[in-house]
Amino acid sequence: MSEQQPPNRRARLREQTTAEIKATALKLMAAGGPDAIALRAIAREMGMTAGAVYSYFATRDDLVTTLIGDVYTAAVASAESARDAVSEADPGARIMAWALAMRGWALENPEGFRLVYGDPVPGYQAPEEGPGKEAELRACTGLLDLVAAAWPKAAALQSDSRRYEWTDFDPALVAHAQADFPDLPPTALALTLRVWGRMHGLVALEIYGHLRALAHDPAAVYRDEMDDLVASLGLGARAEAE
Amino acid sequence: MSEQQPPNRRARLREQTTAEIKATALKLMAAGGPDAIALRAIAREMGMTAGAVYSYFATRDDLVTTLIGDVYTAAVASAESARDAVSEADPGARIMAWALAMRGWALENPEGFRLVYGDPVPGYQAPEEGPGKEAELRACTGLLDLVAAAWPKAAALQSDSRRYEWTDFDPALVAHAQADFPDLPPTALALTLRVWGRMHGLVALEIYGHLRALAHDPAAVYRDEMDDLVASLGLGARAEAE
DNA sequence: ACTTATTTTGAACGCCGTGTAGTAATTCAA
DNA sequence: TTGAATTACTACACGGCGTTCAAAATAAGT
Repeated sequence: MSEQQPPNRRARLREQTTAEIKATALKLMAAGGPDAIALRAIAREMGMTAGAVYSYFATRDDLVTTLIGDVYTAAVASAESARDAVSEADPGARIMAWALAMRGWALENPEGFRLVYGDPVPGYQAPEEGPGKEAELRACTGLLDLVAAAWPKAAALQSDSRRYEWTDFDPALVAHAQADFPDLPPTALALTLRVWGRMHGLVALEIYGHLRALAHDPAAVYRDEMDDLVASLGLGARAEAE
Repeated sequence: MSEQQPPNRRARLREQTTAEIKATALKLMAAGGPDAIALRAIAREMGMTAGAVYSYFATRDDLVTTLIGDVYTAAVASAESARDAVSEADPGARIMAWALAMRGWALENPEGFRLVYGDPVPGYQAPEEGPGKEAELRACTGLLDLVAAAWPKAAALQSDSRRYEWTDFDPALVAHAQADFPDLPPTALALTLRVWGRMHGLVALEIYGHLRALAHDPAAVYRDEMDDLVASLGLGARAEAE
């Protein structure tokens, strides 16, 4: 009977309700796409009024922003753990693990992918800062780590076309790069973004249905592409392909 | 007697109104994103009632489908003409021209890009057939032509990991490939899709705002990536980069 | 028990897509 | 030319949406 919840049972309830709102929103999104994230539908599902939700999120876009942060963070975390399950001795396999984890997450959670990487929802404008940006930075630094591990071999294979400066890139990313990999040149950041784009392209096409009709086995195409990517970084990885 | 409007002035007016609806929809989309394509807003803009639009399009999704076809077709046409402005003697430059045209179109017309490649609009489900699919096929065959032109050199650089059959791919695409390039193996279709994904990835990230904060010059990164792509097809193209 | 802060309600406003019923205009046939 | 059929359109209604706001209900602090 006695209450061990210190001063604030209210804060506890609040957190609980907030979590329920987010969970309900994710459930609706999984069922009906990102557009199914409707405050009224959430409230109906939870047995409360639409207006009550405004005690927890100032606007629907705020809720969406929070969800993006959650979903993105979860995706990145799964990619990180997939990568960390592979020995650092095989950088190519680590890149492959990351790529396959990201694609796997996208396929299991296509609405989440649309939420994070697409037009999240009718009139949504992404905020400049917030948990979403943090997750995105985490994704980029994860890729940067992978590129950095491959850099000695990868550098020789890059065309030295354009010269980049540190100021060409996001300060937070640059800070991470310079702190962890002092010998890395700015070009490696450009390469990181290119790797990101390459991992993203086929998955985006697939999730949005542009690949389904054209190729019966998008997974094979994607693995080929990732094999080529790994090879282009000077890491001949083939063992984990089968 | 007067035969200039065959039998039907009505059909003429109809076509004209249809065009005006589409134009208004595109205008609204350019101004406020794909979600701004609202029948009521279009009707308001045109001085008629929302219900009247239903004489021209059975549903809003039908209108969106038509717009997707139009926009996609225009984009592909611009890529084709950019490609055709480059001599066939330089396949690498033709690929580069296609890629830069596509990115240029996306940047000039980001809402169109979202319409075609993203979640077009709240609860839209893409139809299996229609002008959109036709444009998509045209885009793929355009890429296939480019890959085919590079194939002799490109084939040697591909890892022979997975074996593809013709049945792995869309019949229409296969028909085009076999008709125009009898010596091309099925693997070339997989490579075509991979090239597509590679051209798409960075642009998608850029259009949806994931690149803007991280790199100040996405164009340079994209050109590097396309240089690498061209090189990976065995076509050392550098002339048109500067 | 009284005060204060927070949460929730319920109704409203203005959007949206979509139907339906009726009206006016056009086309076609006799 | 007249009558019937097709077409374009208006007006209105329905339900859903995000958002706001005053008032009521609930919890916390004193």
